[in-house]
Amino acid sequence: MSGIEDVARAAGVSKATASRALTGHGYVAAATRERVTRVAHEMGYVPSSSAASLATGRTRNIGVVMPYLNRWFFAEVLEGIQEVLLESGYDLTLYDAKPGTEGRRRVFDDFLARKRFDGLIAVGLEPDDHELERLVAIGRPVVSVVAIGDNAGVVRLDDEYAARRATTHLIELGHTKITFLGGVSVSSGPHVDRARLSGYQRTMTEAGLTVTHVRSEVSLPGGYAAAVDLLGDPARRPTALLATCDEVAIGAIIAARRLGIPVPSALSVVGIDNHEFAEMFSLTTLEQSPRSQGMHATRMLLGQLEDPAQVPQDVSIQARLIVRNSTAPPPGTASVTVGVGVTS
Amino acid sequence: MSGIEDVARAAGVSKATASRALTGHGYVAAATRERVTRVAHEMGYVPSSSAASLATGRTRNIGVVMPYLNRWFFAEVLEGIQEVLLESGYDLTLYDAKPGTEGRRRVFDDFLARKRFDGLIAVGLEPDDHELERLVAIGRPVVSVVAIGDNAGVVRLDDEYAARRATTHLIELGHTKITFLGGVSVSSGPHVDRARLSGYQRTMTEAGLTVTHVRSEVSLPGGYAAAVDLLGDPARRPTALLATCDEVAIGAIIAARRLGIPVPSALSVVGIDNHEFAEMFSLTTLEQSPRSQGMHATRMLLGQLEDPAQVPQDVSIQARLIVRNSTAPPPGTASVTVGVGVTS
DNA sequence: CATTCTTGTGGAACCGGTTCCCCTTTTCGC
DNA sequence: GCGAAAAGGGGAACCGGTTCCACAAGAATG
Repeated sequence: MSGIEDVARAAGVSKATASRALTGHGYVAAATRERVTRVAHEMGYVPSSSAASLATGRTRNIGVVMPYLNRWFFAEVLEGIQEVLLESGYDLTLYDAKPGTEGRRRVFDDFLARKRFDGLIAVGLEPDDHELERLVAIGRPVVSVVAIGDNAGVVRLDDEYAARRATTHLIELGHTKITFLGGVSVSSGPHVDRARLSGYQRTMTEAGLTVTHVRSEVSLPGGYAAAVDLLGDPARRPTALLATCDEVAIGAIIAARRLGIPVPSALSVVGIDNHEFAEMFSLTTLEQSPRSQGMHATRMLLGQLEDPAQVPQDVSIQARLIVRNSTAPPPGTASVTVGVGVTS
Repeated sequence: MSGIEDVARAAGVSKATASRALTGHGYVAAATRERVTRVAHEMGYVPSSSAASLATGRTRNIGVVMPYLNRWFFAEVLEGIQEVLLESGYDLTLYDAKPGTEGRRRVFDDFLARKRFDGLIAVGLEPDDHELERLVAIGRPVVSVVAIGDNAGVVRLDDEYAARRATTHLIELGHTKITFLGGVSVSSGPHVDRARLSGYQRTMTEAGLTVTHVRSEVSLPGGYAAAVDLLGDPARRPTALLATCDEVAIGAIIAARRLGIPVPSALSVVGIDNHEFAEMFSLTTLEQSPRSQGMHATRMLLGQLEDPAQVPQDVSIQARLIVRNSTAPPPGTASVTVGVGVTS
């Protein structure tokens, strides 16, 4: 493998000049620069990134920490991040930090401490105090998608707003028996689900309606199981479901179909996400576009690396309501004309 | 940040000894080693990976190239890879190479050429000649999950076998009108789908049955759309479907339900994958366990890095048939006792 | 025309580790 | 008890870039 010294010799200049010509820093005569770059190209010269990192202290690499890789939301965010980094010439090092695993501990205690990146993107991490401390101790800029505490710029969906908007949509259609299908209590569990539940509760209370909340694992099969349970009992059955995310909502739709409950005429279902399967199930939902959240966070981080003075700003995204065919007025209502399509 | 020199001074030894004590290479007195490691720990010393890489030529990092991050198969493989790397203390740098994009070109021409890894894992890459050439030019060990050409160890599902096994299962149940639902022709498209189609075709021909093949986009909505089309026409409707993967199969099941065609009594459906949703849809399928494929490939690569003499061996996995409740004898057949559960 | 500023280039130090080579002290075999 | 081998440790070279500094030549300034 040829190094910069070989290139310099072949181009008849010193190592220093060759470096300046290739990096673009400092004074180099135009002719010299041209010659050096041509020779470097001919020799197939590729600079050693370890050497460059050692000398400059910059790695041109971004770390990404996330608890799941195989969930739709996370995979989408990751693709968004990757897309921006690819454009910018940055590498992406991935750290998988599944909650409660030994691997997660090692990620925080060993892997991240190595600082093989210029900045870090944390996605839906929900770190505990110790983890947060480690994150800060790294001393590199951190941006997060979905809340993380402080010390970081945050890009996230306004979950409370999304849930309020979804609930309002159902109330406007005339529903009064609306059940929230989700994973947690308001006081524990992932922040996302708590905020959504809370948005639902507040809107219901404001409208003078009764809050009902059914636990469900946050996944498609989880939504299915919980819905079979709930809908199987006609006494408990609501006329509308608000699911904490689209996967749960779709699980519920599948359950309803199996039980012979027509959607939306007998049961309305709303999700939050606009998952790739949402269209196929005609699911009314709030779009959260994780891909652009990932892109946004990445741009924010890169901006901060360019200019460290740049103060990280929190970005909160207001989801757009996408009305499809899983919501309708409750059964027994005089038919109301409802605009179908996208509204804000 | 304290460097190894600071540690050495604090421990009262030379840089060289400190390095030997910490890396475990060369002779160091037990007492000295203990003292150095203790001091290093107290100082919170973390070696600079760029410096170590520069000196040793090893990065302790593995590159992973894949065309999709958000598909079940790929995400699972990635998790498997990540798990093994985490245990082994290796970092993972991810390169997204979506077919036909400018980004993919840059990955092959620029990013990979930087060699920021000791070895590479290619997942379902289907590289063209130019790309394959670049891969070889890197001069680092490459292992692939799903075929890649040559110059590499390969871990993959025996796709032809899986399709044969699935077809045989349907034939044994008494089906004769079995349609293959998949993406491609035998001569073009991803190798995986071609092999599966070919396994189906051969088995059908050997049994003296007629081959019918319906195109479908390889995704859940794709399978749904193709199945609606096929099943909507009673004249064309088969008694069994073999889908190229579980997502397509599930799409077909959903379509059948919508059309009021009971599964499995009027229509049997078999998939290949054992997708996380398979159980929920009671889908009979062939398990391909992408997670362990990823783990396997990673172990193979790490083994090769430990001992370069170790010849990469191709591993072909024979899928296990998991019989659930989406397959049954065709309608109008005298009921046959069929073992439900897992068989090999 | 003398002085200062800008441009262009080379030499050498430096980033922070690892490892080769050499020297000293122990240990071991006979 | 002596020579050889093993164990332990220090100095310095080295990995391959980047950048500081010194210096020279040409351009701009007064």
